[in-house]
Amino acid sequence: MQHITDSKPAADSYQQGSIRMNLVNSDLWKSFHSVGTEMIITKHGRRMFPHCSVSLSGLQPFNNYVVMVDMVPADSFKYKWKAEQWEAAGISEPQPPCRTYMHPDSPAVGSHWMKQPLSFLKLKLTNNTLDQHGHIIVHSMHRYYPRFHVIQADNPYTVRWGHFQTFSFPETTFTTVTAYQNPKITKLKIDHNPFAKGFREGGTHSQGKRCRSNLSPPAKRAALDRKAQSRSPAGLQRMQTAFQPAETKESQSVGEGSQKGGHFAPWSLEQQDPVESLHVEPLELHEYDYSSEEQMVPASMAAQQAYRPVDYSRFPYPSNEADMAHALGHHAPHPYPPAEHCTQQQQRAYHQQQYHGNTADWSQYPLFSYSCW
DNA sequence: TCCTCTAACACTTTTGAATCGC
DNA sequence: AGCGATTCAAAAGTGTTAGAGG
Repeated sequence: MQHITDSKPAADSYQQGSIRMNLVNSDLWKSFHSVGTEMIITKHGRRMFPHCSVSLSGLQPFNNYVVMVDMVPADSFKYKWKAEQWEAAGISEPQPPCRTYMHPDSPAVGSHWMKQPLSFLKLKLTNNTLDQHGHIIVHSMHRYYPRFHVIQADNPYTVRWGHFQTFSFPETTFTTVTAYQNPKITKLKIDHNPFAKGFREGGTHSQGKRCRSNLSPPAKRAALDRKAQSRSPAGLQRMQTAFQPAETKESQSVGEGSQKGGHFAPWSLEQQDPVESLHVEPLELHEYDYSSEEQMVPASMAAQQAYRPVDYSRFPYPSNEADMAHALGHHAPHPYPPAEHCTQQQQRAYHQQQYHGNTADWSQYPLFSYSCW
């Protein structure tokens, strides 16, 4: 299959290559990552916490872009929590159907994306391989990291022909669980996630169930006050920043500063307190495949270094997925399934979608294949 | 026996419709 | 009548736990 060249003039290519992405709440991610981030997954879909929030720069202000995220296996192992630490428990399960979550603002012009950080708050993870809600399907007890795609396209259905660039952040790697294993993670979640306040305040029943009557009258009043405040402008502002701890707000300016050159150095766990770190050394970041096609952006570097992303559209299209994996290496995104791998029904479904259509429906389709794993 | 997963629970936050006041 | 602010209730989302199932 021949590569379908982009309709944009070649002169745009350099500008395409100047796109930069920063992880806005990287400090929060790092604090979780230092103890081993765990993400709860449920049959009906669970939001991520911390959630993915990124900022973009270097986009063409008047060109349309689609921003997507998918989950990539961090390695080929399955894990178990044993003796207060994670350890490998065999080879990973076959990858579930690949799904991609498209940012609800997509498509939007570059100026829109650069105006404020992008939040993927509503992205949900599920372990239900038959999920019909468009949540991203992952296996429990496996490691993943989110991979972000910025695609120049006028609508989600022409992303196949658009330039696209891929970003990921080492500190966003997490282990999927159906119930928290590491109490340190539980504490961090309760400290940072407002929804968990109900478990931070008040006592529990003998059977572990929260007892409403245990909430003291002052606590009840405080809850009512919070409710009232949430309606005021100040309250609204608090609501908007509720999921953004103070330390992460500062990081929003990260990446706006200097763009010094420098060598790429994967974010290292050696920075962390060895006492605090989990015994997961063989499973950690150095095992990642830092493929040259995907920008693994260490947060500590993102503020100082401009990353030259790879313009995938310049690559010749392999004739099949195996060739694609060979040509682009592991994790190579696969923009839109090749026609020969896509039924006519699937292709019709792509084109029958309307702009700003149901993103849940959209994500049913394997835009980026994991098949190389 | 051990490990993983699910559902129920009590609580907070979010959302949107209804109501009120200017 | 129109608009913005406020109130209220329902929905959504949270971590914990017991118990089921492999």
